[in-house]
Amino acid sequence: MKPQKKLPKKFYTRDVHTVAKELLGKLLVRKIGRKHLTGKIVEVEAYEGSVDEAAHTYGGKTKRNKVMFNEGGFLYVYFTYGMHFCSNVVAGKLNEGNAVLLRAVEPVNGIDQMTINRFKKKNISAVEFNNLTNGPAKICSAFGIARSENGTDLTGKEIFILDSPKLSENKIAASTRIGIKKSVDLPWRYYIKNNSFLSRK
DNA sequence: CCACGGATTGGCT
DNA sequence: GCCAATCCGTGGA
Repeated sequence: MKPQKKLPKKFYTRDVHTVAKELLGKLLVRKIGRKHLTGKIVEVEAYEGSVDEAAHTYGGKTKRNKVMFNEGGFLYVYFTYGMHFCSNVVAGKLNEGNAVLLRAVEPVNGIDQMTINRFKKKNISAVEFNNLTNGPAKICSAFGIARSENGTDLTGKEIFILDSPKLSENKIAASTRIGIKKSVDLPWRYYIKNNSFLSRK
């Protein structure tokens, strides 16, 4: 297998929907000390600040959402429901306020560490394994991503995404987004068909 | 199997 | 004061 390369800045500075679809199948990597936690991205949602009422950036810049106004290539982490963190990949140009929410990944490497991060124990059941990273807050829990990771440069060494061959269109499906109350009809959730780590089918 | 609601903080009005 | 880009346990069918 050819060594995979880290996605460059220019991958992220394109249109948010292109970035969202092309992130499918790529490998999210979190480096903790000498360990690498890796997961294949299988489900994402695009949020487009200028036209999308559900985007955090729709109402303009605030202390909370300012990372999302960066140019593409940064990690936007937000805290929600009083207990969960969710990760987004900022996409597009400076001040667009666009990002891709990472909704589900398939565990690839560092599974022992993910298991401990999420369940505080080493041995887990098959059901727990399937629940390791199949939701936006579950990814953050398993990968140890929280407030201090907000604004991380994805072209750096702590958190980055490795390239992989582009998926053909017929492996990708689109649907409306999950868990939102505004702009509910926009079909901006993209996922790999039939993957068993999707947050929903 | 599915539907419902509680947990619990902080951003914004 | 309201309520969220969620998750999980409970309880009924």
